[in-house]
Amino acid sequence: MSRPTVHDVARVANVSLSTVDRVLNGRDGVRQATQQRVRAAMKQLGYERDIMAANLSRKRVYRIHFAIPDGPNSFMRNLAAELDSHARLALRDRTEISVSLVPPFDGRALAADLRRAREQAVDGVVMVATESAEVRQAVSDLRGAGIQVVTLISDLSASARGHFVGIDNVSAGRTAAGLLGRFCQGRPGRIAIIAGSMLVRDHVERRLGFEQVMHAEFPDLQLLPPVEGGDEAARVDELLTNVLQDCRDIVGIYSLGGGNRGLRAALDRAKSSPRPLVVVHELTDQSRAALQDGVFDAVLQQDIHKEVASALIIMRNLIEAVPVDPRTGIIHTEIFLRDNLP
Amino acid sequence: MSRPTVHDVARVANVSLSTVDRVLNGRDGVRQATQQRVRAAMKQLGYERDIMAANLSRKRVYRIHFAIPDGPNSFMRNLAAELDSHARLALRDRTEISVSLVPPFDGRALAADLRRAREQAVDGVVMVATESAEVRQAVSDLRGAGIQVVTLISDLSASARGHFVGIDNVSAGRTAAGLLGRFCQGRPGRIAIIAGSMLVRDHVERRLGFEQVMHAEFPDLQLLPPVEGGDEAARVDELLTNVLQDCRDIVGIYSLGGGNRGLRAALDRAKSSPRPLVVVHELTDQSRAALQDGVFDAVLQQDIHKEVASALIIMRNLIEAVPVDPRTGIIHTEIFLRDNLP
DNA sequence: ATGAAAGCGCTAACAA
DNA sequence: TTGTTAGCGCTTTCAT
Repeated sequence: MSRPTVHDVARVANVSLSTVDRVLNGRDGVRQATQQRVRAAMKQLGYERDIMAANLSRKRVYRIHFAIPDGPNSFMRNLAAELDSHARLALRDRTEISVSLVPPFDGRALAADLRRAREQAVDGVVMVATESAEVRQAVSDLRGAGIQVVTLISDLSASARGHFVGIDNVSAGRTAAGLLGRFCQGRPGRIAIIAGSMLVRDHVERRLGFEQVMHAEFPDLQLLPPVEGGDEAARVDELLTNVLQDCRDIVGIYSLGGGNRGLRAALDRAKSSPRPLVVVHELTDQSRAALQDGVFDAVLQQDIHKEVASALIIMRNLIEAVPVDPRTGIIHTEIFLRDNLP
Repeated sequence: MSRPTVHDVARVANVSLSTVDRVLNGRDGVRQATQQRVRAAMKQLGYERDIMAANLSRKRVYRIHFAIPDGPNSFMRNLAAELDSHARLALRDRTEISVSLVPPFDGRALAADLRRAREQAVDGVVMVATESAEVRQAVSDLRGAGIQVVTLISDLSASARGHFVGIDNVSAGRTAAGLLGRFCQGRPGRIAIIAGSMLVRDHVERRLGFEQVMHAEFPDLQLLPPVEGGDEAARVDELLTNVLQDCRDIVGIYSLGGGNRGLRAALDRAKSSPRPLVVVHELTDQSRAALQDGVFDAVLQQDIHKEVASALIIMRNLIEAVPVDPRTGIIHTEIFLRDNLP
């Protein structure tokens, strides 16, 4: 009739509740023979543990730590704000969220924070990864301590992380190229690429995907080597201004990192004609305005709200040892034109 | 220290557990004065009821009914499959899902199914809406019986539905126009529009958005009146073949409903040169192949998995009377080019 | 109008 | 190695 309980299992297996519990939770002190009987009973009845009841009884609280980059980057600021708002709601689900802001592009700083999280004995850590040996070591230590690890937005290569939540950055780069190439149609010339840092995997992957498609499908367009603006507006402005002065035949720009305020400033100052077609990442007040003004042509975006929500769901499943639906972590890259701004 | 419980409230208010419970659940049989005291205690302690514990004790099961269109349309078939897979997992969360397939574009049939759901006294109904007076009446009856209603994919206008889960279809139409217009760049000519039926709101809205942007931004392109193919491949093939014969200057096609197998067949047969640019909805085996073969140029998509997941989350919140985050229901329209196929 | 006590499914301290 | 018992926070008879 209704779902079988531990009582049913105990009765069928002819043992007490505690014995069922011991088997259920893999605690020792149960004879092999008895274990068999209990397991058989569970299978026979199709028993599935009621996690809510279990959590109630053990007064369990999930403690999840987020390590995200600090700095003026408005994308990361939004992320921090998002976490704050989730923190309140999550309490209802017995989930306690802590957040620490670590210096960006700094593997040592991130590793140090992960070490701290391990000492606090949290249940899981979610982080925006920076590639570095220290970080990989710290992650491996976390896993060793039975702490779940999820990477968010920027992944860690070949690491022992449990899951990644974010967009497919190679695909995002390819999308940018597909759009930019089609928008530039026919017009030959050069394409400038602006990155934040090649130390973070998301930027590396976007560049890779972009170049793949550009080379294969739009051979008339010649790619300049990427410049690294550290996601900072001032630096991006300076670098791009130089580029625009050096090359008068730039027909397209792909900005795959932050600092787009600087990008726009440089464009406004240069007043090229015809203006270059521009594809950037992350919808902010700046990029939205630029889209409306016809200075940017497309903005690729990842929905931070969904990313945080997915990360939390995955974390819970990981901690509860429930199988994780791989689709949960996949966030589609959203594309905004001036026509479909929300 | 840890979250206050009913016991704490009872102690502070100087009443018994049952009295606290009565106030908490709005049951009568409590003097005004006592109610005040209890409420004051709750406020003072910052009490928030533990829903999991509550559900455990009342052995509550959420019963949610889905009413979705039947038919050969592969998009709706995917939806049905998605629901099946969710049905198993949802059991873990004390949620029981029932599904019924109703004839498409048929308001009476849908209304009849809704009536049946009401008699079954389910907790909530999720439906892909068809516009009709009967349906609006049935929805209003459901709400009257305290049953939550969520529309999925296609909304109901000015109805008493609790929430809508799906993409912004006006915006999707605008996106299609933005892309098609830019892809056609310069080339003047006519644009064909293929719809399923103007009885469903999503199609109406897509058309609206498409025409808005086309008129405003691409006045060189002239729009043909939409043809209605009922989301059936054979019908779409036939209609489009006629259109292509009548007008030799078709530069673009927007298919905003189903039956894209027929669209492709007609295009393959017509062999126009240069081939028209094509934007369609829903990524299926057919449309994916057409994208790869360079017959379609962009596919707009809604992620059914996420839509079902969101609908379930919203339903639970609605039933538990927890405030619903409006962002939960908003599903972004995904855009696929040949370059970013998953 | 109010309260005492048993129980939801699971866990944990303590006996045996 | 196994079992008994008392909760977790909330709801629900059944008394008073």
